[in-house]
Amino acid sequence: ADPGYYRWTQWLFVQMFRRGLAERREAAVNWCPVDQTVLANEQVVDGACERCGSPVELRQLSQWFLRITEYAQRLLDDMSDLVDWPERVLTMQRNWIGRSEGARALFRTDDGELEIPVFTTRPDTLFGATFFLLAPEHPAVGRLVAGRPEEAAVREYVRAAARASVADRTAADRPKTGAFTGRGVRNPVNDELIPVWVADYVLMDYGTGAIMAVPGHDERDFAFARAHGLPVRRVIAPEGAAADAPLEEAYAGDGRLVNSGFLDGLPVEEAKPAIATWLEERGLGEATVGYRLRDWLISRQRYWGVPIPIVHCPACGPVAVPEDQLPVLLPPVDDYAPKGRSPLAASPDFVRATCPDCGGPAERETDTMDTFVDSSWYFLRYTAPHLSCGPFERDVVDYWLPVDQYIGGVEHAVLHLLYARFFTKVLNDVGLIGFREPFARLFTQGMIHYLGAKMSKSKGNVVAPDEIVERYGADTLRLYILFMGPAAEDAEWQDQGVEGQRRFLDRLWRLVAAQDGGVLAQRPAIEALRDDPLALELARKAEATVAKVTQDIAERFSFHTAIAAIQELVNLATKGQAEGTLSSEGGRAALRHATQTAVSLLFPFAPHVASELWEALGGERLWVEPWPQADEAFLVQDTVTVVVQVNGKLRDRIEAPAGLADAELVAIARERPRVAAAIEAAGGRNGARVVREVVVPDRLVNLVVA
RNA sequence: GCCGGAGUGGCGGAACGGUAGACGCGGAGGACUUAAACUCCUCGGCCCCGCAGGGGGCGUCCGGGUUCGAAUCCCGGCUCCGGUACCA
Repeated sequence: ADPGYYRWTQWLFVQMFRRGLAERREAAVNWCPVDQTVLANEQVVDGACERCGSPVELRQLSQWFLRITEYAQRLLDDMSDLVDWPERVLTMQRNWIGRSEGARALFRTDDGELEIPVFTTRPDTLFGATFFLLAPEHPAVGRLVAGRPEEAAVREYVRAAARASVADRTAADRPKTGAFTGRGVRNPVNDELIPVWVADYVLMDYGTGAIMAVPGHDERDFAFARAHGLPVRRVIAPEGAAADAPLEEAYAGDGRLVNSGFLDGLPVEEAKPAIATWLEERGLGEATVGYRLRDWLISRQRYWGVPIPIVHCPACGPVAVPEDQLPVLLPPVDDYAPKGRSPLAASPDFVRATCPDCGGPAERETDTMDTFVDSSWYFLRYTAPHLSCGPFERDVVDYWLPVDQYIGGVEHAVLHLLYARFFTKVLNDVGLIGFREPFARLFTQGMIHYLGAKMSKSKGNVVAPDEIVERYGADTLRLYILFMGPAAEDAEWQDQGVEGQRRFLDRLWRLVAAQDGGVLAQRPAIEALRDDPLALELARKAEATVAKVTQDIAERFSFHTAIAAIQELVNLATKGQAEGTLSSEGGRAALRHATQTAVSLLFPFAPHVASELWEALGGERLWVEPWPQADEAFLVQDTVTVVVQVNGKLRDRIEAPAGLADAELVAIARERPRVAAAIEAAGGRNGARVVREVVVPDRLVNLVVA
């Protein structure tokens, strides 16, 4: 609600308005009766309001839309640049955009006065159309039935459909109802006259709001035909079936065209382009693509939002507020509560305006924008948060963006993440930015479940962080949350798991406390540790842990395995300390350095405890210390454990100097009694012998007996 | 229905073609303690052989396949989770 920010949201809206990408139009829109406002399609989940869960209704209203559908294809195409996005999110967006290839075909009314287009993905079945359906909201319905005996019944059917909730309208299993208009349309392909019905399973906002019904090859049309005694005609016959074989259900499978005039004999996949070409040559239709995506309805009848910067002039229509008059500020009002029209309309001073174009009296738009509009570009404003001459500066924004790594919940998949992509493309088209995608990489973290449900305020199963912090400390909580499992996956909260992380911090604390204060130790030289195997092992472990934790954090987002690795290091140090085996000078140095390393690696996960321990070890400000670097010399093992397999089964392990030649390893392996016995057992009495030796240097020998 | 993801101990999970079960939770046994808590030690996939040290077989949802070698790759199926769905 900061005018310094929403000024530029309005400015961007004006840019879209000028390009025809923001428009006000009447449509059947989603209405939440509790929040008393309209909603975008993306904000209706299972027929209910995303915010309050109330069943959503359809209302015929004039509202502001952003024309995201103009970008449907580009939103799909540019997904190829989103290589680091989770497949799940890309799939959700793909489904939401819902591209399908098909054709448009024009049907002319019986009186020759109206042409009504349909969209179909099965133009090959055009000869099978035996009736024609209009959505209840279709603008042609009124004209078709005016003055006819069917008029009253049809109007009543349309009214009933308007009253139904969105959930009811779109339930797949409800009976196929409809009302006959008494009128007919002519099939463009054969001039056949077929009856026109109004049916509520036809949706006004997909395709053209009208369909050709092919009961022989569409399940829904078949059900409608059965319910209303309409004819069913076969136009596709599977391999080996007769052209006139009766249909007991809709056949949606493959086959060849029958009863279809010039298309007869063609396979389905050839008939589709053939009929599209035929229609196009005669001006009766063409191949086209349909999308499920709807335009983004952004007007809201709420107070808290960005005022839409438009003035309605009786003479000029909707006119954008000139850029130098922005921002249009939210007016003070007495009552913020939703009541079906915008609370802004209660302020006469706000509503009264003059037309920026003609200077005549006019009225200000009183709706505010969906909050998702603000969040569609905030990441660009971060590059110039106080800039007063524009939303951002091109060279700066091009330097910083796209965002290298975005993190969020999967619930944004077809909301924020789709809208932000759309905005970015528009701004790129306008020339304000030089890139087409806002977020190069996306990481979606999982949700926490507890007591069998997602942990959420509305479910009442939230574990209050304050209580955990009170009992175990904030670092324990951080550590546990990150340790629960892969960050990208959902995880189950376990109360006792928290205690485990507290125990770990306590153990590390005691490890540090048992050492002298003093000063930070240098990494001991590898030569100084040769005489103390445990000291050398600990020093190696410390360096290996640095390498693993660094990789887990930076490359894998795998925090739980990073923490596990630190725990392994601490466990080994604790063990050495407890056994008193690290009492040599080198041993003490190794222990000291390993402890410091563990503390330093723990810092990102448990910053308070790590900082405190760092001081106890003689350090100062851990947060300005460089991230540890692994010393490669310690990562090279001089002895290795080599696994010996016979026919792929583990039979023995040998400790061997690193870097032995394959032949030497095989020779050592074959001398081992257990290996020899296994070879003999595998060979049995038929004198089989080793026919192949597979060696992975320093790791494995597999002797194949046949 | 369509699309995506996932199935590994009692539980969360590890292992990104090479020792399955790291790390942690829970469990059992032991040490310390007057007792307990804390802490420490030991055990810990299943089955079989052995008094024991130890040894063998089976095992990553099921069935096939590729490979010297498969939790991992391929084919078929089952189950669960998520998205979407009267979208023509």
